[in-house]
Amino acid sequence: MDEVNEQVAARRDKVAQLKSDGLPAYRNDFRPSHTARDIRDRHGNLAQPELEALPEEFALGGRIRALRPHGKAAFFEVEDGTGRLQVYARRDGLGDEAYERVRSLDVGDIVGVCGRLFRTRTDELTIQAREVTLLTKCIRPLPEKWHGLKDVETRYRQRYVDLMVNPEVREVFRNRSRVIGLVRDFLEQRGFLEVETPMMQPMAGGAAAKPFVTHHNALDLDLYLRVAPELFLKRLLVGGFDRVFELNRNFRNEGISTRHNPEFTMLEFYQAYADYEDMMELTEELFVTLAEEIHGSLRIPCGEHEVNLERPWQRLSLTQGVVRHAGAEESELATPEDLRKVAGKLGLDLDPRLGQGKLLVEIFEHLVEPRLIQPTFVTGYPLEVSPLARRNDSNPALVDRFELFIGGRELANAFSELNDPDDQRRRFEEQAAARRAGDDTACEVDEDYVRALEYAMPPAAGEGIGIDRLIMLLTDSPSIRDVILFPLLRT
RNA sequence: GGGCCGCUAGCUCAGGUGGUAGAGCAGCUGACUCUUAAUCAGCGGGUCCGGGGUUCGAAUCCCUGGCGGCCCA
Repeated sequence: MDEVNEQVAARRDKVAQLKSDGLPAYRNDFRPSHTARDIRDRHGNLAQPELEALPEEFALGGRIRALRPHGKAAFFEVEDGTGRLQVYARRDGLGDEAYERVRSLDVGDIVGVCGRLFRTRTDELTIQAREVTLLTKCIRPLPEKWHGLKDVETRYRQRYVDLMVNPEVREVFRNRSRVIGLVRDFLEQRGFLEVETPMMQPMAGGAAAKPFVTHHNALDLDLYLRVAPELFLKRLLVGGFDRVFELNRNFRNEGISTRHNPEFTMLEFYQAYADYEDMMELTEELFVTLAEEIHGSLRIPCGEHEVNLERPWQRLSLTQGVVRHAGAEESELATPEDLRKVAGKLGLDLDPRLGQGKLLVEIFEHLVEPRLIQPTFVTGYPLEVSPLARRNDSNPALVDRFELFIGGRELANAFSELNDPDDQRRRFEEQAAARRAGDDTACEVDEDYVRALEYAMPPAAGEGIGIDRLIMLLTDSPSIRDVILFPLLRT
């Protein structure tokens, strides 16, 4: 108990009173016949004489969201998972004792109501209560009816209250669920098989990120929560599943921001006999499908901007991006020394140990990424930042990879897959060396993965899409915490 | 980790230059049988985030800690 609040005390007193009267404050014997939406959909158009002629009663269960008592009659609003409906209770309809019980109800209580439908003078569809039953007492007062719950900390820490009183928050999470269902349908229609691979891995690979460590007691084995499922999904390509996807949680032991939560939902999919350009096509199709389903339009609001998802989307190389948006000359981007000079000129303070590729990516992330509002596939990624991607056939310093940016945020990362086991082993060894040199986001040599490639992985491409960021885009949410039900907070 | 901002009643918020804390909603009591942010009359409700300091006196000024937001790393 964290408080002695007069309002809580008053509600507890009511529970005690019920108990002493031999009535339950918590019961589970009520079964709704309809939802609020059912009732509105089926009878919302009927006028009073037609409603009066309806022979049946309606049983509605839900939470009291508003009370308007008037002496010997009372209106209240009952809300279930589908909407609200007004209820009208009269002393002469219920009897004195039952009416007194109705008058002792509080906003927040969960009730079952039975009665026939009618329209009020102001034409509102209403249940005329024949019976009102308290099903569950709400001990704590709800936030203010008009302003709702605004305090962001309470909204995240007590999401149940946020959801209860802020309908737009419920809408975001309904949309989240719809999007995830649509993504599954989209991939399954195209022959992708949904799979589940380990979240607890003996070695964290598949992305440059710091992992969480845990320990299996019986095996006395340190395990890592996965930073990506990539290396397992590609093993499945070796095994003969030519199109697979996984849509589930990843964990990265890094900072928290408006676009990062330590656990987040990632979609990864892999397709044999495809390359990264095929992934661009698929990505455009997917986003267009989602926008049409969720918004009914390809022009969607994004903060102060409007994003236009009409195909085809812009393609831009990393270098072009830096030239176009950061105001550098292409001739200034040739060597690490040049890049450091450019970074300095542009006001960036970068780690002096970074090599050519990482410098370019850093400059891009700081100066170009925030300006990519319209959907843009960025290509031309350096080999050194892409240890699992296939080398470009004409320029061996680059890989066949893109990242997708929309609304100034990275939404997806895709590449043609490296399937040469010897090249893969060398890349792993370079990673391992970087790791020994202090880069704790670099991975180690995954011997079994190399062995899998030695059995031949078909030529393929794969992609990861950050589902939380996708939901942010589709619901115009400025923070990742707005699309994660229970974001991580300090305790 | 750094910078800036915030934390006051259950909720939403006010509280120039330091003088012992207010409103609306919610609650309680009363009136009211078609209201819908119901209305009318009355009443109660505070660890001003915690700790320390300055001062005759601190929600207010200073220091320190906590939690959160935004930005940066």
